[in-house]
Amino acid sequence: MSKCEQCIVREFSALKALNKEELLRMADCKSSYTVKKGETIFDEGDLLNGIYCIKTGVCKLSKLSDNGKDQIVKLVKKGELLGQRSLISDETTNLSAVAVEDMQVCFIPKQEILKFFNENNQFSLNMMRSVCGDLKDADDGMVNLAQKTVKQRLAETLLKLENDFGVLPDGSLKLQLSREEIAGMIGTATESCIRLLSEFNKEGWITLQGKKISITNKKELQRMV
Amino acid sequence: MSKCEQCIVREFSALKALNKEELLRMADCKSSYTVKKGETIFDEGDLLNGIYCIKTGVCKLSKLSDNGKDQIVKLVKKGELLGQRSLISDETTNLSAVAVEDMQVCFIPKQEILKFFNENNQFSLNMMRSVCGDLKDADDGMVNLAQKTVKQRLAETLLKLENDFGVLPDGSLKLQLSREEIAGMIGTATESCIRLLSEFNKEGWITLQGKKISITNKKELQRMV
DNA sequence: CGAATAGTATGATAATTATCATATTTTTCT
DNA sequence: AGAAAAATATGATAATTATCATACTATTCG
Repeated sequence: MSKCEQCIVREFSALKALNKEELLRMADCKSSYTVKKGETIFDEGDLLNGIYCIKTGVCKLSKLSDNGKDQIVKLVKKGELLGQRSLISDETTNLSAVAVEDMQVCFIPKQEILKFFNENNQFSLNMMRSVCGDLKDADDGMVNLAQKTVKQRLAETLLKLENDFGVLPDGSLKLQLSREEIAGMIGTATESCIRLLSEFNKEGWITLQGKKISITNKKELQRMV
Repeated sequence: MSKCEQCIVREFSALKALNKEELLRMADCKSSYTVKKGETIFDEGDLLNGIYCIKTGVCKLSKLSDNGKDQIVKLVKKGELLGQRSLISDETTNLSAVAVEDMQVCFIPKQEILKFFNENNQFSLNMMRSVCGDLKDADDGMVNLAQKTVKQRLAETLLKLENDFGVLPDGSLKLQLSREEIAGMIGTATESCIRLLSEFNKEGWITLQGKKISITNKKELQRMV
C-alpha cells in the first residue's frame, strides 16, 4: 500500500490541506485500483460510499438524456477528485463516470472524508472552492449551449482539448475522443459533429487522420468563438 | 436595525448554523435595503465585498452572451443567499443579479462571512451543500439545453415556475416574467418563445391574458418533458 | 388624456441542425 | 489474415429554430 504523501492528487486537490497524520490515516483506508478505457467507475443513480482520487488518466462525467444521448458535462483528469458532489449532498449521483483513458484511481471511504470535513476547516474550504469552480464552469457551459452555434462550440471544445490535455509529438490532440463523445460534449448529433469536423478540415483549420485531430489554424478557431 | 434571529433567510440557508452570538454580530454589521424590480444588485465582473440575503422578492442570475442575449442561469428567491460563489472563489462574479420583483435584501460584509467559515464548521458544510445543489441544477440544466427541444424546455420552465413560485388567486403564475426573460431562461429567441406560448395557448395547455400565464393542462405539459 | 415607448404577436423566409440512408474506413476478434 | 462489428463519412431531406419585417397592444409619462 503506497503512501498518499507524494501523490499527485494531493498537489492539485482539496487534499493538499491534510496534515501528515491525516494522510497516514487516509493511506490506511484507501483502496487503489485501475480502470480500463471504457469502463464505468460509477453510474447515474449510484449511491457513492466515498470519493475517488484520479492518479492517472481521464474520465468523462455524463448524463443520459431521454432522447438516448449521453451529454458530457465535464472531463476529469489526473490530480482531481470524483464524487464529491454526491458525497457532500448525501444523494445518489446525477452523473456517471466512465474512463476515456486507462486510469489509476484510489477510493477513499465516506467516513474518512467526513472526518476531514469535521476536523479540518481548510480542507472544507478547499473543497468548497473546488465545487465553486465547477459551478462557474457549469454556468458558463449553460450559456454556451444556449447561445452559441454548434460550430462555435466545436471550435471552443477543440481548443480546450488542446489546452487542457496537450498534444502528441505529431501535433495531434493527446486525448483521443470518439466523434460521438465530442458530439456529447458540444451537445449535438454525432453526424453533425462529424460533418463540421470535415468542414473544419476542408477549411484547413484542423487536420484529420483517423481518430487523430490536429489543430492547424488556432487563430481562425479562436476567431469563431 | 432589526435582528437576524427570526429572519426567513436563516430558516432556509446556510445561516441556520449560526449561534446567537454570531447572529448578533451579523445583525450589527449588516446593511439592509430595498431593490426595485428591474434594478441591478450586482453586475458581471463586479468584485463582491460580501453576500446578500434575500428577505423578500426574486431576482435573476444571468450572463450576457456575445450575441447580445442574456441567458438566465437561475432564479433566486426569498430565503436564499446571493454571491457566495464569487466570495468563496475570491473572484469577480461571472453573473449579474437583477430583481424581477421588488426585493428586500441584507448585505453582509465579506470579513464577517469569512469568520463564520473559519470558526463554524457546520456553516461551511451547509454552504458547501447549497453550492453542491446549485451545481447539480446547473449540470441538469446543461443536459436540458443540449438535448431537449425548445418546446420541451418551455413546458418544463412553465411547470417549474408554477411549482417554485405558485399561482395567484386567478390561477395565473405568481412570478410574472417578460417573454424576453422566459426566452432567456430556456435559451431561445424571444420571438420563438412568444410563438410557442401562442401555440400552447391554441392547444389549450395554457391561457394567456396580457402578461399573465395560467397552466390549464398540466398533464399535457408534463407529458412533453 | 394622448403621444411615445416598450412589449407582444404573427407572417415570411433563411439558417441551422437533426434524421435517415448508405458508403467507406477502421478496429476488433478469432 | 480475414470476417464481423464498430466507427466515420457523406448525401438527401425534414424539422427546428432564428431572423427580419411589420402590426398590434399595453404601459408609461408629460
